[in-house]
Amino acid sequence: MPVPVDLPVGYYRDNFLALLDFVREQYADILTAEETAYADRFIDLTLDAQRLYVRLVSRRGPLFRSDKLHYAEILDLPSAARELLAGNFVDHGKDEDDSVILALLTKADLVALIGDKTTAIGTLPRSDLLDRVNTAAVDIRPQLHFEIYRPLMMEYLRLYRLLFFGNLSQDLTQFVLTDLGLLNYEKYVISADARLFKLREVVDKTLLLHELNESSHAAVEQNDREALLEIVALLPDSEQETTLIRRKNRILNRIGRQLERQQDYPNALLVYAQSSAPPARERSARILRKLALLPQSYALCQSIQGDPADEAELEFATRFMPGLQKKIGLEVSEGLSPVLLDDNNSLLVSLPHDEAVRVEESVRTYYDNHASRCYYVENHLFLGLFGLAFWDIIFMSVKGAFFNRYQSSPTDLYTPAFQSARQTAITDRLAEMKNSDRWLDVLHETYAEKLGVANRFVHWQVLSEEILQLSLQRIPASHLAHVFERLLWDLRNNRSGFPDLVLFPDCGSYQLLEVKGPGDRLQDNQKRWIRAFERFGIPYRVVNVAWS
DNA sequence: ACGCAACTGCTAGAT
DNA sequence: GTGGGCACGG
DNA sequence: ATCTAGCAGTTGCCGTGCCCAC
Ligand SMILES: [Mn+2]
Ligand SMILES: [Mn+2]
Repeated sequence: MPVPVDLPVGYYRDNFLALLDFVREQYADILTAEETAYADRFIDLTLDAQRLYVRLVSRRGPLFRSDKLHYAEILDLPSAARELLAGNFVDHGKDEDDSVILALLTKADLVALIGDKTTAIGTLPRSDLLDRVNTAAVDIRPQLHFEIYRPLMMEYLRLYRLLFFGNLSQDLTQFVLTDLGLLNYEKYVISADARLFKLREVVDKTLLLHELNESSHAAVEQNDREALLEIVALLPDSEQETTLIRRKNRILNRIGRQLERQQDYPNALLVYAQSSAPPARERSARILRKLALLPQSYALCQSIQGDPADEAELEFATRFMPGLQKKIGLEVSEGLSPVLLDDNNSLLVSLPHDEAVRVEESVRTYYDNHASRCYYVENHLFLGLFGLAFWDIIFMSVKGAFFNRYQSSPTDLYTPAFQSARQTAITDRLAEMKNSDRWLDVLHETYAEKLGVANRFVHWQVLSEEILQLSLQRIPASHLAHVFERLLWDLRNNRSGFPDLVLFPDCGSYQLLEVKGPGDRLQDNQKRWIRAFERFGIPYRVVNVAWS
């Protein structure tokens, strides 16, 4: 798949320009004058200056030393730097602390800076040298034999990146990896007016939530209660925007959990109350029980039962309520029915223990013998088959679903809109699977044609041709259709929990195997799929391993 | 895809 | 010397 | 003694070269 490609000289600047152009074209109406000027002023720079700026903003920084910058394609780097300094694209980072400056220095630089010729300090660890510089309290800057460059206006670039990619986790390397053939994206239709954001307000709130998300991580790590509560106060109203609400809920749940760890239960409850996503209600119910507020905890469980966010939340309530009922003195309801393991659906195998080999792999080798083929596929088998069988529907031209070249799925994938916007196509495909074999031919064609193309559900390195052929021969279409229906019913939650291995005996048929080593046990999502397999008549076994 | 999955190993509490 | 950690760049 | 639930901790193109610690 990866074919060596020579990228044109200065390719990174072309990519940067493509990003700027896209954003200026699509989003002119919601950019401020300064934000538009950022792109305009960049384009007015000389070629060398443009290249140097893009080189710098693509790197970690935030400070760079002039003597370490060497780029063959930048002919006159010093004058490019002067141009960037004059245009305020770069400064000298004068307001940076000495500690940040010192981080730029190598040990040899530090030794030279200390200039102590009487003792051999070259062998001291770096931290000791830093201590000596700090205690000496000298003015470091005048002694540096290089200039410091700090790229500026990164917040504009951040905005442009968000508008281009729709997220902040992708960056300019996407372009390179695609050009090199390391990443290969589907050629879906991007409509001319494609844009993720309609309102500037939503863009700003997205950026804000991003920052608060980062600071919430920091505050959790530092166990800083005041900071956590401050973040909660800064969270923006998110009204109808489901992605904003989701991000906000995630922050709230993270903060609530940390407040729990600090045993600040009143605040944890207040924070969870603002979150509309699991596990906020579950955590609240647990806190309330811990505080002996049993009726309140019970009422929360009832509200979960009345309107569960997903199966997991409902299962929690079902499992949690009997204990409360007993303590309160209510009639005790039926708990969660356990997944019963017996000789029909589980077995014990004794295997030699090898630290270096995962237990799933040991079991796979055990079954992959003269009488059967066995593969370690976990979620990838059924998700992959789903991604292939529904390829055209996943990448169907739906308004607003695709807005740049670098998506492995439509934007609405995990929202109810995914189903509703493609309802007839989905229903037809599921019906076709029950009535004819045409979908099978198409699936094989899709596999051959799309091999290596990014699709959220298809992990090409796992789903080999061999596994695909066997799966489609052995797994009845009705089984696949049942699995796909349950997947579609809640894509976000049901995409995990599939068994570790798939077994294809040479005599025919197939069986799913969930491996459990000593001390491991079925997880809730694995149990949900196992219950579904029972309903669908899909053959599975739990393989318990004992070390021999 | 703005952390997730999946897994492991530990502790506390229930039986 | 050399091995680990990690930033860089195609 | 044996069990279960809960919780915390771990890893994600890949080759090359720099820097540091040993
Ligand atoms: Mn597994
Ligand atoms: Mn397993």
